[in-house]
Amino acid sequence: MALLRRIAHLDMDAFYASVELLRYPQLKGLPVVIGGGRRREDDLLSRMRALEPQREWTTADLADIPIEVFPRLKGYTGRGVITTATYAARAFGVGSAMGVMKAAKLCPEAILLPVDFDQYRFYSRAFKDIVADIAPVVEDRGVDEIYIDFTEVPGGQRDGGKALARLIQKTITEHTGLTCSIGVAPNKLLAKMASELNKPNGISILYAQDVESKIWPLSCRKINGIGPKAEAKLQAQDIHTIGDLAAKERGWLMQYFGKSYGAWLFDAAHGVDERPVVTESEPVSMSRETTFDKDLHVVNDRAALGEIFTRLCQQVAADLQRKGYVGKTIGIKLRFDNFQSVTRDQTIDHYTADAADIRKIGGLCLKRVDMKRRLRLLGVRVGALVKADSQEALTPDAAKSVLLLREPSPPTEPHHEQADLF
DNA sequence: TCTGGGGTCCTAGGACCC
DNA sequence: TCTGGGGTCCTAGGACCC
Repeated sequence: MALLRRIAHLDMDAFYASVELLRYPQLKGLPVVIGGGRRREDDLLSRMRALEPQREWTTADLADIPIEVFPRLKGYTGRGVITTATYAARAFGVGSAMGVMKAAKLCPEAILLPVDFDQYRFYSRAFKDIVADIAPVVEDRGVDEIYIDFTEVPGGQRDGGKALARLIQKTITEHTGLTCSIGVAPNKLLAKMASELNKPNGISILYAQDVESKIWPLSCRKINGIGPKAEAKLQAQDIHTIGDLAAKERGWLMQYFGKSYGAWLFDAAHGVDERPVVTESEPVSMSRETTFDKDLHVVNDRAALGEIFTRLCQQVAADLQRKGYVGKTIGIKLRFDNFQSVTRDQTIDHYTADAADIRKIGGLCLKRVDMKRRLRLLGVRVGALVKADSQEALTPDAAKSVLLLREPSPPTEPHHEQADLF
């Protein structure tokens, strides 16, 4: 019997918040918000040591920290955004990507926890290992999401994949205390949508013939790949649901949205997606960026900017070296106080992971930007990566080095205050 | 009270090569 | 005098995702 292609999408439920609740079970049911960035002064254990010096407070005691000790949104200052909010917090209208200051107005009593990526990475690895033990063909989609190819896994065909999904879901919860939602469908596109249909701790099984009844009523925005811009453009054409989109002709979509995106929209609306589950991939670029506590002036804050720039270069270099990559396209990113972003990059004739190299070329890139406003963000990026021990990394490409003789075009606008400072 | 950080992929124009 | 076509690489910006 021919195997039916069965692809699963697994999505951890409220991942960051759930991990925090494992550490701080006393916060269960309370409005909790995670985000805001730097907040080391609120280290809970040191506060407990100050409050109860007679007890030796360690990470084993986190669950004993009284709720009153946790910091609240009220009183927060800074420009961070919220990464996750518990359902209790969402009831106040607080949501992810919202500025923390805005959230503080909506729900001042909500507890604010700083993000703890080490913890999230630990649990991420844990659940991915569990899945890989059961079904080996897994595609990483970030810290809390994966695709799994069920097609050839023993039992992966039973009930359209329901039995295997149950097993995976149950095993993850047994071993980590975390819950997840799984959708199983003929392809990644539909699996991703299916996993959203029955949250939290749910399983949804979708067959090709369910597209009309279960997918077409959904908003176009539910398609992974249709964002706010595409949605607005669709709505301008009175296309709201995926069914509306599916009713359009392929040719019309290609005319209106471009050949490639239009054709993709058509396929997506009809539930067509042939992308394989990709188990291995190489990074294309690595970057570090930071938003300043307050906007910085290119001249007045020259020293501070220079230090931040150097640190970012060192961080990227360390990231590259730790992971064993080198790159030859070095770039910078700036965001001005009006939120406008610019990037500049330059490709050099050799691969590098050296902080001084990166800083030197990054500095040249910065000089090409017309600094007419205060800055809110500075970033450094290294692209065109290859493995540090690969053949290309060792051999400069003579054929291409001729291109490097071309000078990058100068800024088109008149100079105000040039960043000769870096 | 505006809007984090780390990524990928696509487009489009120009340079350059054959 | 006018003016090819295909292909690759580089660069800048933007959409989108987690």
